[in-house]
Amino acid sequence: MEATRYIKAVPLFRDLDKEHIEELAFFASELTFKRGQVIFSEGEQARGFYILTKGRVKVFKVSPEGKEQILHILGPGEPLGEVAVFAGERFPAGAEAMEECTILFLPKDAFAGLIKKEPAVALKMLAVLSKRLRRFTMLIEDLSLREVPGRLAAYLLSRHLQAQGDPKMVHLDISKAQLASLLGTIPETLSRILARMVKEGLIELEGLRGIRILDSQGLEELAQGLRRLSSKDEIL
Amino acid sequence: MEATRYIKAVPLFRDLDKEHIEELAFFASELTFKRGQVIFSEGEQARGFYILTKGRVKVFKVSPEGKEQILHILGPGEPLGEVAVFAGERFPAGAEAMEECTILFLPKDAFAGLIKKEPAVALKMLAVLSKRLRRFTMLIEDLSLREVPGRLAAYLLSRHLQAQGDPKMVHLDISKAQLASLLGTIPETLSRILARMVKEGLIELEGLRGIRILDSQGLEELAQGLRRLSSKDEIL
DNA sequence: CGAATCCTTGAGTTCCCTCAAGAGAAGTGG
DNA sequence: CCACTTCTCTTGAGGGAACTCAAGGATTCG
Repeated sequence: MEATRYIKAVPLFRDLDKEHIEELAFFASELTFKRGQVIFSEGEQARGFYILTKGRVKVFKVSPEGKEQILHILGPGEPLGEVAVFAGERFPAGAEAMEECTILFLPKDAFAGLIKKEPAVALKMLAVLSKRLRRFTMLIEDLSLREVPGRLAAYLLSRHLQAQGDPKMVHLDISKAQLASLLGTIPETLSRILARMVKEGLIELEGLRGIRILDSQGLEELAQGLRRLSSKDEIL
Repeated sequence: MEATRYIKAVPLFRDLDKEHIEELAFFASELTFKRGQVIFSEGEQARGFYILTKGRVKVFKVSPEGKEQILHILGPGEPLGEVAVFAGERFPAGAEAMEECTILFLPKDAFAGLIKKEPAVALKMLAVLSKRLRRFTMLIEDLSLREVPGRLAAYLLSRHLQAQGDPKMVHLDISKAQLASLLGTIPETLSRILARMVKEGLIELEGLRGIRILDSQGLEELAQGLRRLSSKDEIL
């Protein structure tokens, strides 16, 4: 098992000394998941938590009618299911591999012991949880106070900032159906709103995954609720 | 200043030894707020965090149009604004006193120092943040996957469990306008839905703040999306 | 008692969801 | 390479939930 190498690469354990890393590695187990496989389910008893080393994972809630709301999309290096370790014992949401994944599992006790000995790890974990709270705060704001066009505009702009290469181009790294679920809507609605944005000259679609930002000013106004997309088809 | 006495009463610091409590007390300052006063605003730079010792506080987001979404209602003993200490430096939401409040302010550094020395405090803080994440997860689920009647039913049932005295009686400890904001809706909608619940024999209103649960089974079904309130006025 | 706040009710509108069908892209196997 | 399935995305028609605006009761407080 290559666990020590993986553990070293995790930001949470970045500055940990060799001894502790080896201790963690001793208790850790390495798991792999195929696209679509369930990592854990909502309500399941947690015996530890996970650290993603390869691939991407979605954490989500599902309604009785089958509508899905994605809470997070996690990438390599990020911890997963940690909430159940510190409070409540049960996973508050489900997690599923979005593609081929490699994941380390750390039993609860091994990690709890480390935290008591290493305040630096505790502080980093506090930072991780704080960032998640911040993200959730934004998601709640989106769902409660913004309409779908505003959420989409905010999403495009945030992706826009991280963009490499052509600065006006956003490449979606998830399907539109998944993006809809992340924004708290459904694919049909997302599709219609993208079409309206195109009609208003805010963006341009390039292939299935490409979106070119034509008017970031206009998107900004949408995101802040200062502007609306015209709902009626215009009479030309 | 009575800070040591207050600090001892805070669950977060319950088992702390005298020395550390006095150290905290030395750096802490005691503040009071009247109903409606702002404790901090969204986006403001955080120089520390707060612990509520008396009264209640709401943490909330506001949309450009003025709609408010309450994220938390906090009571005595609960920490406030802690997210900004561990990540991001700025408060992700605003906080306002709902009634006369007494609050301790702890500068960031004093607390960071304590956490490094006392793993038990770090663990408790991790538990606090985890519980908040859990609450937010539920709120996101409510906003995205449930309709207002379902949210209200879930709220009533959760209050129902904590109820003392008459087990079928829920006494609202906040105004209906605030409850609406907590559920992610507006007073008019809440009012209408309460009226519909009465008409269907699920509850009974007693005065402004009293709600008698008549059919907790029915509320349960509503909360789980297995039942709907009839939308049309029935023809009698 | 009057002022202010809180709550309710009505009418109208908007957003977005549901259901349904079809177009486009991608992967599989003969 | 093409027919096949399969998945993803788009578009249309219709409806329902919840919001806005507006006004009228109810309750509290000075």
